[in-house]
Amino acid sequence: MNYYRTNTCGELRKSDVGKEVILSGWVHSVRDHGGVIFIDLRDNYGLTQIVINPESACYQALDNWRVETVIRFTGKVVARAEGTVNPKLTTGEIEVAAENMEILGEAEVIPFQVAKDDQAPEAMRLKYRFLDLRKERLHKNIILRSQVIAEMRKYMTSIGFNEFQTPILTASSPEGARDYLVPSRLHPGQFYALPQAPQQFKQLLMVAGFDRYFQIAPCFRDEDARADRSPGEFYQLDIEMSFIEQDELFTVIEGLFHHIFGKFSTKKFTEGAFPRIPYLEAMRRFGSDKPDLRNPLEMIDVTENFRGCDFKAFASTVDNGGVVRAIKAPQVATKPRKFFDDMIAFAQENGAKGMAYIIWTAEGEKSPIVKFLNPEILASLKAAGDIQEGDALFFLADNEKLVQKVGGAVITQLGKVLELINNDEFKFCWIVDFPMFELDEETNQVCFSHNPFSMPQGGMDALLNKDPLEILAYQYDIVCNGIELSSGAIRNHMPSVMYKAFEIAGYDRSVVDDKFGGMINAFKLGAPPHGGIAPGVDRTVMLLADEPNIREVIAFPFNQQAQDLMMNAPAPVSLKQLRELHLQVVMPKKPNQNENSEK
RNA sequence: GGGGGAGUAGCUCAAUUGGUUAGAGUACCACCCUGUCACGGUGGAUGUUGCGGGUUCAAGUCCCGUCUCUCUCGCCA
Repeated sequence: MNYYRTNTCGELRKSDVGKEVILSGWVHSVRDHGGVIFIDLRDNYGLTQIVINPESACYQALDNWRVETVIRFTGKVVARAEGTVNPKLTTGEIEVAAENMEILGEAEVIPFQVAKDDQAPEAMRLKYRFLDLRKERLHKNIILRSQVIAEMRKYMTSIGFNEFQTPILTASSPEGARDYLVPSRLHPGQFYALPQAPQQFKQLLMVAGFDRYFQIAPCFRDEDARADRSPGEFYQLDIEMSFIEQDELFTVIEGLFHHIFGKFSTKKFTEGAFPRIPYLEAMRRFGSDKPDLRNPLEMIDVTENFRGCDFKAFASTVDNGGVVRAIKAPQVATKPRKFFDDMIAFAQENGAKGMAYIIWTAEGEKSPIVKFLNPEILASLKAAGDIQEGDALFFLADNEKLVQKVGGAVITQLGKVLELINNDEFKFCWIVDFPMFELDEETNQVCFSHNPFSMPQGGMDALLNKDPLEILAYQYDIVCNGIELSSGAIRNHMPSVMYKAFEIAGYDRSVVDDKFGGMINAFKLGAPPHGGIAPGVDRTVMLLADEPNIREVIAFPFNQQAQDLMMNAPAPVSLKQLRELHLQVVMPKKPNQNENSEK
């Protein structure tokens, strides 16, 4: 028999009454009545109430202990009397009458409460992460994460994928995010890099003929944090497939998400094929390439409605090649003036020169600009916005790019303020047809807009004969509720097309050979057409757990400054270690906290 | 690197226009209490108001600087 327990703290039921049991766990809470004492004992599986009666052998031993101390109790399972059953606990029909106890791990005074709902500051929670993880919410999230990953593996394997491991110490990649570097001891002055993603390896596995690859892959990027982006490292469900076209890959991924979201969430989610929205359309309609489709608002093009009108600010913008877009705010006619002023201020904070609006009321149109607009224009706007009485339109007029940026922010803000977002569903979509190239605003040169390894739509023919800025790529994102879960692409597996694409972006053939030699050489020896995607595991779990911040679904996350406050990383290392690695530290001029230790 | 918000007891927060000894809940310590489940009751201890400077008769409160945390833009092929 196990010394520490015969049962877990979530296990005992009425049918166990009369059994002699041993339970071990954390003291969740204590209720000392002077005579009888109640203890909620907690472990991974639940809570069980321990009762200590004055005649019990362990009654006297209950001095000098605290909540979160780990204790082993032996005792008998007894049924709770009628009226003392706790329906909130799965074990609430019974309790354990303690006969003996032993303290296994004493707890000092804890820095924040575990049993009570008490919002400790983030830095403290991260420093005492093991304590924070004892809380029910976080504990559940991490278990959910484990189950989601297990299910991802199971599902991928069941549809014919194999899991592979790829190197963690690899070569620095010149494209993309900032690398984490690891100095080489054997090769002075040389560095490994941690992979930003196993991109080249998974493509090489396709060239090696493995056909269907996946990996729960750690990725490392030295970039700044966001609420949905952990700095430093994250995990993705990395996927690559050979001999597939974009639509087939979409079907596989839709199946995966249907399975995972169906299994781990009770919320409604996009059934069947996910909507496919071309990138340029998404930018025009939502001002974002990761639209939250739960928000019904979008931008309506009303450029032509304002052409030549008497409202000179708009008319001249249109004449100068700008655009006018409208955003409908439903049923806001009764909102105070402040609502409209706040929205205008919000638009201006986001870079707009101003924002106009028209409200349709029973008494007609109300607006600062209505006196400039003739009835035909007003009627055309009403029709364009599908306006009902009580609705309003906000108008932004400027160049395309700025209108998209501000409009996207206004849509999000209106969705929030007007509470238009239904939090009880998941709305997925694909953003497709990303442009292959774009114009670098500073140098005015054509450069890759996203992934240089994507296959251009139309292949070599398009590269040779089309305006580079018109060429689309087989590059796509999957988005859920405004969160980008992943990018992916059908890859460019043809060396000639690769060289040409890089040539258009201003890179010489030798640069391609030098930087991507490993991959391009492989492609010269028989590469299958292939493509893939890599949905973020952390973000997926974050959506399923309905958490606003990615740190809530990671057991040991960095803070926003990419520090582990519990392990105290990063930290200075000894001079001996530096010497072995042939490194010398040159501190920035500004005196900083991380002085090198003089060991 | 830029912008917004925050920093008062271990933790969560309060403190009127600048005004007396900076309060409450919780946690902690002591005592009381035999059916609670956020148990209850009595009492006690707990503060460099992030740090530094300034204005003032007087600063938690106003000003300047700085540090930390957080959200965000840049960045994230």
